Amino acid sequence: MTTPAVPAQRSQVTRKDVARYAGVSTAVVSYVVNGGPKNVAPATEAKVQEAIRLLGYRPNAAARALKLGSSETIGLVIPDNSNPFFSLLAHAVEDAAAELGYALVLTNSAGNLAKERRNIRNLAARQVDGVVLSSVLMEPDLADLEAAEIPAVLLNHSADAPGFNSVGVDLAAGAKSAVEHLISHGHTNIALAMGTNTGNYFDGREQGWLQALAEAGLPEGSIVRSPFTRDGGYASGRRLLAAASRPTAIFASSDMQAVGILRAIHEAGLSIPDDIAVASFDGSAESEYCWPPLTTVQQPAQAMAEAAVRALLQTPRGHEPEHLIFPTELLVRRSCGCEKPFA
Amino acid sequence: MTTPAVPAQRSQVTRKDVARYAGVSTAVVSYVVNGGPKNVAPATEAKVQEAIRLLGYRPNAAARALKLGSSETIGLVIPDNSNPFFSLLAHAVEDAAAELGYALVLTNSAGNLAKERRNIRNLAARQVDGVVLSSVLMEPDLADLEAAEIPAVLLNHSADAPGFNSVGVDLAAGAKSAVEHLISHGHTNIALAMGTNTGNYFDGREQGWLQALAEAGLPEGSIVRSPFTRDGGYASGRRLLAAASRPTAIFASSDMQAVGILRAIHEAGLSIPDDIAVASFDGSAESEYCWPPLTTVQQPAQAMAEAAVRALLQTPRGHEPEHLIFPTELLVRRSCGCEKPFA
DNA sequence: GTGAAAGCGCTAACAT
DNA sequence: ATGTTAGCGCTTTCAC
Repeated sequence: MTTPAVPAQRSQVTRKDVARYAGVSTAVVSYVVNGGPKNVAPATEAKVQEAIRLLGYRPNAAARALKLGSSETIGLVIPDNSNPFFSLLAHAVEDAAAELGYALVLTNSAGNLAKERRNIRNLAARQVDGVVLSSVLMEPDLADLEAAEIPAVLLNHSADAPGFNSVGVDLAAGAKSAVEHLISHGHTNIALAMGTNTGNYFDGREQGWLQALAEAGLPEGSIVRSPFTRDGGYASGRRLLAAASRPTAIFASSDMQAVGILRAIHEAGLSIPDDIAVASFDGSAESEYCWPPLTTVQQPAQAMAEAAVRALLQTPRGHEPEHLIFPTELLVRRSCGCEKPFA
Repeated sequence: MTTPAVPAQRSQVTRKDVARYAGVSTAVVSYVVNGGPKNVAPATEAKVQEAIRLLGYRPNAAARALKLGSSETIGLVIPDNSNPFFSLLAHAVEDAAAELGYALVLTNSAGNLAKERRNIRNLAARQVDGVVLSSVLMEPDLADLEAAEIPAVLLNHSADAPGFNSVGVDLAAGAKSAVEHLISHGHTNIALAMGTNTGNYFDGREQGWLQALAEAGLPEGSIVRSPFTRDGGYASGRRLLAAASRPTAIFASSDMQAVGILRAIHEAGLSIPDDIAVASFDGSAESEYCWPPLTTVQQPAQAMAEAAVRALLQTPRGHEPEHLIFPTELLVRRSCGCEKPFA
C-alpha cells in the first residue's frame, strides 16, 4: 500500500470551495449560511446560494461546534427505551428539542448506576449542551453531572433535587385520587403493588395510598414490591392472590405492573373488576388497550418533556433551579368497576 | 452591558493545560488519552493521568470529530419511538452502537416523508458516520441518503433496496407459519388485518397469508387495512366483526393491531379464541401480556439491530450492499386456541 | 458590503 | 520517548 490513507472524509466540499466558486470570501459564505451577523447584497447572496446548491455544500457541524462551543445537541439518559413510559418521554423530548433546533443523543442506562454514570460522562465528553436525566434511581449521579458542568434537568423526578432543575408529577396526589376512587367503589382491602429501585426515599405513590386509606378510616392494606415491569407486576399479582386475606382491589405504581397483575388475575380465573379491581399509575397507551382497560392516573408526559427541554435550553445560566410539579389526571375505565358504555 | 459576552464554554481545561501541568507536550497527552499511536513511558503516563484527574480534563469531542472527520455518532430515523416495536429496535441499535463506541442520535419521522427527509438532512449536516433508517414507507428517501453520501442501512426493510444495505425478516414465511397454525386449529375463514403505509408494494405478510390459504385449498378471507397502531387494529376489528360472514380467525400484521382487535372482540362480548382466534406479527413484549396472550410471529429485533449497526460501521466502503433476511419464530400462546398450562 | 485572518481543541506526521 | 507544528472547517472581529 503506497497510496496514502485517505481519511474517510465525506463532506469534501467546504466553505472555501463555495467561496472560490462564487467569487467571494469565506466570510460572506458564512454570512449567507447563517443569515448573519452581517448583511449581504442580494446579488451576492444569490451567487452564493447557487454555488452551494451546485456544489452540494453541507456545513460541517463539528467545525461549527468547535468554534461555537456548542453542539446544538442534548443528551437524554433514560433507564430503558423499550419501557413504554420512557419511550414516550424520549419521543416527546426529541420533538421538543428538534423544535428548538437541537438533536437528541439517546442513551439507555438499564436502571444501573454504573451505566448511567458512563452515559453521563460520555455525553459530557461529546459536548452536549445539556442533559435530560430520567433516572429510576432516586439518587442519580448528580455529582458527575455537576463535575461535567453541563446544564441538566431531572425528568420524572418528583423529589426536589437541590441545585438541579427538575420536573415531575405530584405522585402522592395522583395515587391518592386513584385509591379514593377505588374506595368509592366500596373496597376496604386495597393492596399496593409498589415499584422498587426508588432507594430509601419514601415514594409519593406509597404516601398517597396510605393517606387515602387513613382518611377513609380504612386499615392499611398489604404492600408487595417488584420492579416497574410487566414481569414484576405479574409476580406481585401472584403473591397478592396467594395471600391469606386476598385484597379486593389493587393499586399498582405503574401501568406496566398493572398489566402483569391483570395477567395474574386472568390466569387465576378471577374476574376483573368483580373479584378484584385494579387501578394504576402512568396513563400509557397500553393501559387503554389491555383487558379490561385500566383505570389509571395519567402523567402529562408530553408537557413534562417540553418543560424539561425548555428548562434546559432556555434557562439563563446561574438561574435559580426550578422544581416543576405537574398535576395528574385520573382516567376512569373499566378495571376499577366503572362500566363504560360502548359507542 | 459592557461586559464582553463570554461564550458559554464549559470544558475550559484543554489538552494544553494538561500538558503544561504535567510538564510534557500536548502530543504526549494525546498519546496517553488515546492509547497511541506512540508509546509513552510509564512514569510520564502516570504524571499525565494525574494531571488529567486533577484538572478534570475532558477531551473535546467536537475538535476530535473535526480533526478525524468522524463524530463517532450514528443517526437513527424511525417513524415513532413510542411504538413498542420501534422503541425496542431503537434500544437495540443504541446498545449495539455503544458497544462499538458510537453514540446514537434519535429522530422520529412520524411516518411522514417530509419529516423523514428533514431528519436525514439534519443528520447528514451533523456529520454522523452513518444512518440507520427504519421507515414505514416503502419508498423512503433514498435519493437524499445517497446525496448525503453517508453510509446507510435500511432496518426493518424486507424488500431489496438496490444500492443499500438492508436488514429485515422473511415476512411471507413468518405470516405463512402463523396462518398455517390457525388452519391447523380447523379455521377456514381467516381474515387479514393488514397495515397501511406500505406503498404500492405487495407486503410479504399479505403474500404469506394468501399462500397458506391457497396451499390448504381454502377460500381467500377478507382483508381490512388500517395503520399499524392499536387504534387502527381496533377499527379493523370492528369492521371485521360487523361483516356479513364474520371470520373465525384473524391474522394481524402487527401486535399493535392485534391488541386493538382483541379489544374490539372483548367489547363485542365474544370469546377469544373460542369465537374468534387471533394471531399476529412482531413478538413484542406486550403480546405476551395482553389477554389472552397473543400467538405471534417473533422478529429477532435485537439481532437485526446488531446486524444493521455492524453492516453500517464495519462494512468497508465500496463494498457490495448486503440484504440480510432474518428468520422469524412462531410464538404459540393462547389467542390461537392453544391452551398453555400454567405453572 | 466585503475580505483577511486568528483561533476553537485536537491528531499525527515529522523532527529530535 | 518526547516535542513541534500544520491544519481539520468554521465564525467573527477588525480592517477596508
